[in-house]
Amino acid sequence: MEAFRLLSRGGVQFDKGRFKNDVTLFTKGPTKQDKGKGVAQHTGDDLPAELDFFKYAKGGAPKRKAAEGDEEGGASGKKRRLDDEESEASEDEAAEDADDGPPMPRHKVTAKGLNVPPPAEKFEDLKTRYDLSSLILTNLGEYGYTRPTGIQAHGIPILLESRDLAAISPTGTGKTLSYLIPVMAALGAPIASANSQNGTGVRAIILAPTRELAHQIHNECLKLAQGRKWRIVLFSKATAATLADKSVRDKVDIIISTPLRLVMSLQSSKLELNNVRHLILDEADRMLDSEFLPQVEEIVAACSREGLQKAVFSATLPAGVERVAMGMLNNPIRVVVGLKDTPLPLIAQSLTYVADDPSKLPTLLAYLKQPYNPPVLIFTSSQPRATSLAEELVINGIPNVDCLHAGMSKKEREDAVSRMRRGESWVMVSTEVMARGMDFKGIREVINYDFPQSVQSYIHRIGRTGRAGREGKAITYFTDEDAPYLKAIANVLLQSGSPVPEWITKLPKPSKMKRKQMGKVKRAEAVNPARSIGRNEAIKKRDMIAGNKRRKEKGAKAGGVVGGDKRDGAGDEKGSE
DNA sequence: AAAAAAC
Repeated sequence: MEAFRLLSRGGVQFDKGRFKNDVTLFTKGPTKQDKGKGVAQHTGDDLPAELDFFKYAKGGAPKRKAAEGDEEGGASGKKRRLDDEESEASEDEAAEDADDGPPMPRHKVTAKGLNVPPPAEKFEDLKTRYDLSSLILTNLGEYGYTRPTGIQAHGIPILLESRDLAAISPTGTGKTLSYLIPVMAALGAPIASANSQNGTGVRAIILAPTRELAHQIHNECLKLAQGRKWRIVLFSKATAATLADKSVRDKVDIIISTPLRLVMSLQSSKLELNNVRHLILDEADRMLDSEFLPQVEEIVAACSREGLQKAVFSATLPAGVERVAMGMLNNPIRVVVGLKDTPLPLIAQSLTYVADDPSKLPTLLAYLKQPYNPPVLIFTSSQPRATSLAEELVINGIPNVDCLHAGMSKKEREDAVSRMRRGESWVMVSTEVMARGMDFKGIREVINYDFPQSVQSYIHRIGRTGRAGREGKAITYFTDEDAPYLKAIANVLLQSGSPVPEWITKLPKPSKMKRKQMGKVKRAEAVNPARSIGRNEAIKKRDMIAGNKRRKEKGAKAGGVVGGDKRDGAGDEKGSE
């Protein structure tokens, strides 16, 4: 068993059957009743330890054991041991994930810049060196964060010394806490405490690309803030409205927001940022892409206070974007954990050839009708495709299917996230909205139903699994149309130790392939249905899927492309293969 | 290179 685990991590001896076996061991416990045909069930005793992505649903992370083996017995104790062994091979058992373990080897960390402060190996070091408040330390312990991860050890001292920072660290390695801890420490007392140093108005801004991620960061922030009367605002239409009163917004300490929401408040003069001392960009490469950049620049310009500290964080930072980031930062330190643009080795990645779009659904259905490890997260390339795929899965009898994309209402999105947090979703079909930052620790498998549009997207998508030192599995479907970008993704697999069929590695240069691809037809807006039998009674179930109604409205507005006639239109793509 | 997401 041990030998196998090592081999499989190296990615050489990997084979499907063995992996399945291994994963069964992981879900473990005396597997008895099989609630959901073909689905490897979580057993009762396995649930609390394994699925603490419930932490948000319960309003706080369950307290974790301080040392191996205490107060956990039987099957779950065994599971813990496996986890801990995993962590020896990697430092990615992130504090962000409220997990802890024995001292472990770390990813290589490189820090470049002038006068780089030494890393803090323990949270206690932050107290002795920087007088970090006991409250924050206590809260960290309270939520099971006992030892800094690589990015935390290096990043926190840098930020506490008021330096600008560009931090690159893999998915699930605790980036959120690397900026929350120093920002909260630097703010000291809540602004409402009438400390004259505080000035008036919000003192820290954290920007994230999606509502869901902003929400998650807000939750983390509340954990650290417990016991103090900080005003930490998750910016939304509603909260922005409550801040229309200047006397109210003058007492806010931290705002966590998506860029556009903040820009709108700025433009309607409902917000001043002249007291902001810390500005953090999470998912920095996304925040600095052409779509978000103008908004972010507007926010940066509005932060007029002298000595504004800026920091950017991401798991990926392409050279072009990095130049933009570095141009923004003042005498920055650049910290890279592990290898840039490389996913975690704990994620077993594979590529599956599906010929063309119509072949995808049958392939996925066959996969989901065999035993698999829920919850599984499926990525599609567009909102209509996410909705229609979820719909097709329900029609074909797959249990506990959910859907989440930005075309859904705020409430639908929130409900979908909480079902996910509670473990009620077995199959979550989504778009890029879920690709970055979301920390659902229970996710066992990621399936790229539609090929990712960039290496960055691929890395972030598959990074939703394999968190907290657990194993994860990532399957990527590719069609003939995806060939031009296949090699780039295949290289990512190879770099992180997953096997790739030899013929893929021998593909010609992408540029040649691209030329061949010229004139290809665009991907269908809806996924291709598997078959049209037995639909009528199944159609009733469709309303269970959030976003369905909306999709139709949108479809109608856009010219009915994805409406009820999509099945007749299924032939449209025939010419594209 | 292109969609999604931000409202």
